[in-house]
Amino acid sequence: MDQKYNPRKIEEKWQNYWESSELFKVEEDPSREKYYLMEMFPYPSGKIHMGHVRNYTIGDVVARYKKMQGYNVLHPMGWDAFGMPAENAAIANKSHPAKWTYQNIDNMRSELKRVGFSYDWDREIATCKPDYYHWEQWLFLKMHEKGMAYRKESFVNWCEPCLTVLANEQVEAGMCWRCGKPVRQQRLPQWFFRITDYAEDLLAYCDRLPGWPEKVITMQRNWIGKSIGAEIRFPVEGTVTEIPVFTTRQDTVFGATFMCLAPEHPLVTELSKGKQQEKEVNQFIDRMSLQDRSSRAVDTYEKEGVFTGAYCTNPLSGGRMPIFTANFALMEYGTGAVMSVPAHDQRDFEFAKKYNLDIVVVVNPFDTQLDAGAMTESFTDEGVMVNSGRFDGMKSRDALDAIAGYLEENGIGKKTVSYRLRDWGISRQRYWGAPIPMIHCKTCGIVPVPEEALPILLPEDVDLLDGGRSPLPSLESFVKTDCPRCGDSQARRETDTMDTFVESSWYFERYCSPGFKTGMFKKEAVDYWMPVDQYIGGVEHAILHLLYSRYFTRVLHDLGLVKFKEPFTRLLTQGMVCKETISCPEHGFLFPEEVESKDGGRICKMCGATVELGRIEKMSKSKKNVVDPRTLLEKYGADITRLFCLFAAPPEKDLEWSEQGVEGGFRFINRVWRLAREWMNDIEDIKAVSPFTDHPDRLNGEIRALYKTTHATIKKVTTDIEDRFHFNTAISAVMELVNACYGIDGNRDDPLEPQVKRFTLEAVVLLLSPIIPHLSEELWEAMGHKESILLAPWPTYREDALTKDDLLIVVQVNGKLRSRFTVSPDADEETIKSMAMEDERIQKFIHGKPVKKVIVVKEKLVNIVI
RNA sequence: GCGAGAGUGGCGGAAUUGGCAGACGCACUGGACUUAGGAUCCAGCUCUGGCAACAGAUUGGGAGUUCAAGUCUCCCCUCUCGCACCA
Repeated sequence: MDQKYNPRKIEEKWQNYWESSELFKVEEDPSREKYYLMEMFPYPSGKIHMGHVRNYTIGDVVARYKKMQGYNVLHPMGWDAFGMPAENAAIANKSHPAKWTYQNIDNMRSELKRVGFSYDWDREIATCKPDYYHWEQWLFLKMHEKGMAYRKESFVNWCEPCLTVLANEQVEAGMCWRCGKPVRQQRLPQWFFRITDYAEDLLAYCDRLPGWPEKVITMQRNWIGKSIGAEIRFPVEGTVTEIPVFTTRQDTVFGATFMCLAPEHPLVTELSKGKQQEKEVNQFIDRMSLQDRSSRAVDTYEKEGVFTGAYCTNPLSGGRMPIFTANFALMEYGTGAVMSVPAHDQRDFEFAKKYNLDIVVVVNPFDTQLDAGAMTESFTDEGVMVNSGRFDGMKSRDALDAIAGYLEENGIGKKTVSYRLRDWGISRQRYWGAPIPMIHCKTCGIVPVPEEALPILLPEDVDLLDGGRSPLPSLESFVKTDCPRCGDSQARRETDTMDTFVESSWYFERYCSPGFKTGMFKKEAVDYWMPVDQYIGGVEHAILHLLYSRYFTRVLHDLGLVKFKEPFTRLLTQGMVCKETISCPEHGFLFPEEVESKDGGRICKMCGATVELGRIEKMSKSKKNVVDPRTLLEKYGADITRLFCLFAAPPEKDLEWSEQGVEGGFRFINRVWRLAREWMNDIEDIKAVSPFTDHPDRLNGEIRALYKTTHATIKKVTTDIEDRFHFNTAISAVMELVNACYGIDGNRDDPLEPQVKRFTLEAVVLLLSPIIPHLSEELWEAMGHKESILLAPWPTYREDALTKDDLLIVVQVNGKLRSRFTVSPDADEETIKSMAMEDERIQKFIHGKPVKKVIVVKEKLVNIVI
């Protein structure tokens, strides 16, 4: 063993060993229990960042731990390789997205290997490869057959800078999730997946995912957004047209005094046609379509609308309702039409006030009566029905059902459930994605590509166009094809590509049999490995990726391809990696190397101004607070990098970067190294003996205590990893054990001492091995073991070694700690009680006062109440 | 506005079921070893008072339940995240 801990040498040695020994290679083995552990695969952006290191370190600890526990562990890695950055980078560098992507993959793979992760690299997949997207196209055809994939023209989210359409889930507060620019509504023909068919099932199973964080479940529930209400039809005056409306407040129908249609609603132009309002209405529609969604979504945004010139009739009250088009009515929710009840809806109230529309109270609070003219805000609580004909006097809550029933009986409406979730728009007008396997034929319409013709290869010999517009529509060799149905040679291929979230919705199944040539996956492999037992990744995918994956799994289930509905049994969302930001009033955010110390303060090197220490924020290039994992690996090595990521915070919390924290990890690892060296090189006899594993009663003195502490530590570390993934407390428990080892004076006359020391040292190394695997392998080997530590079983503890030799009893008087003493574990309550009462310090507090009550908690404390 | 989560020393964080608040680590202070120390070892380290023994206070604030509350209940404050005109 070297005098000094040399991470570079050790880490290279063991990484080579792991690679050549194929220790992480796994196959299905029905005789063994499987454990499928997966982390979210990265987009191959070029190099790994601290977020990846943290995510994958957490996963690696669990994978190694489970492997040592005897599970058959599947731990794969791959690349989410399609997507816009590759295209943009290729345009900028006059290169090709494929070249850029594969180079990045090569680089990131070697960086991941440098951290020592236990992946089965034979299962690596890249979603941009034809053998991957081939099966995605195949599934698309199956979904198309079932009506699950369809094309329709509709208003979609268009991002101008990205020159493509976005799914609803990819629009954040009206902005593009990728470039942050406003998204516009545009009418385009698009391909959709009918995820709304599964809205109810996806929602129902939210209650059956106990291994998921509550936060993620809640976000999914809200996203699906189920509302129970009624659809009511309002006849348009002087026509046969009826306007269907969705409402959750059918109890207030009698108070509906006007109607609001979304500007995109087809009836708006129809109703205003030829009327004097026509011009104004059309201007309004134009203005709204240009208005981006971000400003439409702002809270303070004023409600506005235009009268269409048409009226409809309230089917219950018989009242005449002017029809407006209003900016707050959303085409994509419900039916795109709102029955406005100003007295009982704040939005409608504001609109009515602005345009001087009728306000009719139909629900009074239980204790007072409302005066419509005097109201300053709407009344939205429950109350008593008024002005509602036969429903007067009823509680509004009961009227919900009564009115819904009445509507149904009279053919005016029906009970309905509405979801916020909309179908998943998957068309993208970009090049670097999987082609949609469809053909447009003049005579036959839209025709699917025959299965045998798959995969439809994304042509690689293309010149990318400035601005990012896809080269596919103008690439005749790609577009021009024969219609599979009528043979017409003028048929044209679909040139839209699929959203990259399609690839990530089934990659976990592909990992089970990555090279499978005749289908998406080998059935037996998926039956054995799936579902994923533990999935780990960032919370930013709480809706997008995780909801799509749940949906896809249901589609596969209903196609009879898999036996389960939920892909991920347990989910861990790890926190972000953060670091302090530094900014200069003149130059904005600064890198740490752009700052120098002067007179106790810190100044900007460029202008000399005093810098401001900003908030602690998620590491990002723009905030200049990133730490490159490569410099860490270079300076400290993989084990210390891993140790820091795990020790500084529990995995679900944000991790704050601290250089000193890394130094602390470095010190600890050196302490372990020195302990092993001292015990093995200086006390040669521990090498020669086998570990002591017998009953602690054979031991005495400090060795007995150390032995017991070791067993307690094994238990603590095991439960911390197993139950809670609290690696930080697991590590601190081992630190305590190591500190205890340093406290051993040594007694060369005790023949059992070397054996106990060996047991403890082995336990330290075994317990740390999932966390700092390189060092552990090295020490394990130094202790004379011939096989990898990964093949050693996880240490177990003896129950009989967990008992304490003596118990500390604390004594309280009136709940305040006043004294403490130790007692043997077999002392009974009476003994403990009298010992407490006779305690000198306690006597001082009781001081002759009458004792009202004495509480004795076994093995813990005595509380004397006076 | 709605929903979720969080608030504990100078800092990151422990305290799994109501039972010694502050484990472990960082930073800091003193000492040892040393040519040197940004290595290592030993000791101290919540706050207030006190040389000390000791006493008092203390888990965002306020009430309550209990022999006993960081932990349970209610009210309030602050922060973070998610959704946001959803009819």
